[in-house]
Amino acid sequence: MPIDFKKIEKKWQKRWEKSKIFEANPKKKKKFFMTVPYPYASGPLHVGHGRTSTNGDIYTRFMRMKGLNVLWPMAFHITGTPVLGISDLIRKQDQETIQLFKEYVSLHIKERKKVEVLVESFGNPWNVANFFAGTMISDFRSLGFSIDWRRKFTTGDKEYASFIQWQFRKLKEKGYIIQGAYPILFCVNCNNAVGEDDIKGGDVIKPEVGEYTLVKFKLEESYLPAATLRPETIFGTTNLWINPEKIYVKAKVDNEIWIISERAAEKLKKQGKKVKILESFPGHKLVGKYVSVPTINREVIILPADFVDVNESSGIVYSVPAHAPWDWIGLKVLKENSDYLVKYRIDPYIVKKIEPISIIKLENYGEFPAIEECEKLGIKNLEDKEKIDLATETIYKEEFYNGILKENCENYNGLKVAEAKERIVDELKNINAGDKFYEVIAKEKPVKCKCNEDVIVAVLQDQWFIDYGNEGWKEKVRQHLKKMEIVPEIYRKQFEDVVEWLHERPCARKRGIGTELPFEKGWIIESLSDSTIYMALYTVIHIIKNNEIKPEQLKDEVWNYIFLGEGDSEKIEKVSGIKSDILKKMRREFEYWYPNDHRHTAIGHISNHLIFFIFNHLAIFPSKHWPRKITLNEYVINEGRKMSKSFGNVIPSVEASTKYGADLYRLHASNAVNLQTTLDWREKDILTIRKGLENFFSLVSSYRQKKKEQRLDDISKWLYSKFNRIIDECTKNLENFRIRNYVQKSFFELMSLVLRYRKRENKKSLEKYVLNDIFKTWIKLLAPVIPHVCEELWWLFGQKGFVSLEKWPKPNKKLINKKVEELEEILNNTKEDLAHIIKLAGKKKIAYIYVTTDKELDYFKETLEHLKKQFGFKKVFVFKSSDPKRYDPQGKTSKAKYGKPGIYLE
RNA sequence: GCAGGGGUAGCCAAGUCUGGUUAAAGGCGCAAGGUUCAGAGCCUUGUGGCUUAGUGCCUUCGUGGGUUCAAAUCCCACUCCCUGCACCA
Repeated sequence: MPIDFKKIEKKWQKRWEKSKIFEANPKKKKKFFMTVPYPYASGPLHVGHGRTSTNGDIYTRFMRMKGLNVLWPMAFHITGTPVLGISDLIRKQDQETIQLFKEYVSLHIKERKKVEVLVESFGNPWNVANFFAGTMISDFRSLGFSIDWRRKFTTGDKEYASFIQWQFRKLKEKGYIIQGAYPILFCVNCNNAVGEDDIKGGDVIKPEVGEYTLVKFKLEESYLPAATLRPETIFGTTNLWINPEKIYVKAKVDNEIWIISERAAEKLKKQGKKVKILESFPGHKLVGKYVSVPTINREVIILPADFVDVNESSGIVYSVPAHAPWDWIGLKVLKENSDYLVKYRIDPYIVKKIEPISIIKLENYGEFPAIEECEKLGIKNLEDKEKIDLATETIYKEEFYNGILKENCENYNGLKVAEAKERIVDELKNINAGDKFYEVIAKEKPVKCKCNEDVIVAVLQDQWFIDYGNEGWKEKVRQHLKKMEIVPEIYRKQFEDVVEWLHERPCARKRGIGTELPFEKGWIIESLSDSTIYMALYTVIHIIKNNEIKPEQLKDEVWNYIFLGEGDSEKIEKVSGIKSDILKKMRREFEYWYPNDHRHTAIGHISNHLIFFIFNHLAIFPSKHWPRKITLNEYVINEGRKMSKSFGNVIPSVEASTKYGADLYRLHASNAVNLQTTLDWREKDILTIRKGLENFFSLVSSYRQKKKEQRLDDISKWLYSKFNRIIDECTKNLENFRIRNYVQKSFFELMSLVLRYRKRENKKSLEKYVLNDIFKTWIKLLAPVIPHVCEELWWLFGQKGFVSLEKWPKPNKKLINKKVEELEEILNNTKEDLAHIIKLAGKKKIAYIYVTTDKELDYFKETLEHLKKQFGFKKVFVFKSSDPKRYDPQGKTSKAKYGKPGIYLE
């Protein structure tokens, strides 16, 4: 008869909830404050969240049983932009999204009509967020997590906004909030920043912001700025390229006159330049004129080129045929095309005279790497675009890493390209011949916004940042990180590296849902910046809500008092209207629970959330309230494939708990692999474990009757010894957050030991007594990982109360008996040998076993019957090798060759 | 490109820090035997090669070198895979 685990689970989940055993309040006891980051509520909880939370829950339950006062709260993250994207798609009737969300909603709502109404309401992003924030609670509950739900909130709550604004004012006070220029992808039509979700095919082409150097070539009183990624090549400039048939403008840019393409003028405006267009004209008006190359003051001619794209950068290109394949092919083609030149009134002789200028020495290449590479690839003309791009990429890489600048590069002679580059940019800037230009970089161009406008790069002049580059702050983090526990240790290096490369992070945006920036209207605090110290809020949020404190009462003085102990509660009562004793109560509760002792999450959070979590705690709180420990686990993938919405293979956790049951899920999620290994979710594996769980349940429940105490025989002593050893090992494994090792020992290893014992023990009454006794402790040992099954068994064993609240078993070291374990090992080896010999030599009737010590002799004598039965011997004799009578115990078996320790068969 | 992690028998996965007890845990798969009307399930055994009355030898832990009496484990180089690189939670 199959065991109805689901029924058992529901039953205990209800009882836990009803008896409020996981609701934690300050007590005289030692506290333990565990957190797992709140999930983002844009869909149902999935098995990946489940894995992380299961690990957290196992540890939390362990600590609770160890006698600590444990708090594990949970909340929901709803601020940010992803829900906006979902709402947009639903409003636009995107069928795929609607279908997906109908499926998600159906996980909790069965009526079709209701589902449809709900999904339609998702046109409003708040509805998406609030719906999933609600259902996630039941998702969590159905996996049996021991969470204190009184303290739940969402990041969209008014109280939360007040708290976050307080945090940001604090950061600003300390000088950690700065404002400055910041380049972003931008759509002129939407007049807004565009993220991956706003760009056509954004998830595939992954556009980035590229920073080019503008090299300004002087032409009379004006400048022609050419954009380049390779400013070091200016020494090899032979000419400029201008598209003769496209429109260029003369414009006042800040205080200078620039000549650029029409499109470039627009972009520069968005990139923070003051641009006033003075006149426009076709490019051929410039052709034939001479400009001066900065730093070397060489005069070079402006030549016409149809391949110049005026939508790209400034629309002006300087030509370095020795090192740039496009320039070389352009020049080559032009030399062969006098008609074209004549059309633009250029003397073909002048162009014929232009020769590439080699400026970079490159091993394995001759004087002109670009020419060589073009010849190697068989590039004939400008139509071979792909090949020219490929050649460009090759040469760029080779020269950047291996190229050395030649003597015609003035002060840069002998320098590596990689080194020279920055110095040249500096020099150009110093002599007012250099500037910056941002351009979109992507595999496919142009990059289009979903509104069909080309995406450009704009520079926000007044972007707000959190200044994680602040050296003093960083140093504090470095020092504290050394004191923090990171488990598994292999991830520590990554934390350290992130601290180093982290710099200013934009912390507010102009759209999305969330908390408004307190210092400037129209900015919403971004969702990774609004979730760094919120664990503090857990300690008091239930008091705020229960006492019906209004969000507007939560003034800075209140937060300062609760979290920093500043001010006087009586005075703050007057300012806020919150009763002094409630303020005191909140302060006490915060002081009791803080710091956050342990935070567990998935590794993806290291480079952002977790590091921000550390930074912000160090900025806001005194050192006694800084985080202590972070543990991590890898992700979950589904049958070898990454889980993602676009593959449609995300497994909601409710699906897992409904299909397999919570305990089975927990057992598998914690046992399948180590923390630092990706868990491949394969149905086959789970079904295998199911059998084990069922066996465990029926085995243990069949020994529920308590029996009278009896004297132990050796094999029982052996089981007690092994059992206590395992308790000890499990405790150590859990203390060190080696969850998998704990599960393997406590569940699988013990299971096989118990089965072995049952085969070996002949006295049924003793077996019943021993197993009843051991199982009662075993249930406690397994309660953290499979709590529902254990509660049920605990109850079946006639025990009162919840096993979840029992004391964690202590190993009885006196019962750990090495001798008896060794003897059992010898016996076991003997059995293996016997089996092997019998297999090779055929069945025999009599076995002679010679042992060395009295202890062994006794032990084997006890097991004679067992051996006889197992191998079908008529007789089994055990002798001590040194016993003079060994040859002839019954007057028949004396043989000279026998007697050495070992086994002999007849 | 930069940074971090990893490559272990048919598959998944321990072991690597602290070198020898490791032909290398455990699981899956496969094979044989048992239980069974049959299947499922469960139990036992086997699962690199050769060999043997419980043994011994050879080859093996991405590839190639090195250190050592001894290397899956330490060092170097190469190679392949995964993750992160910021406005995306």
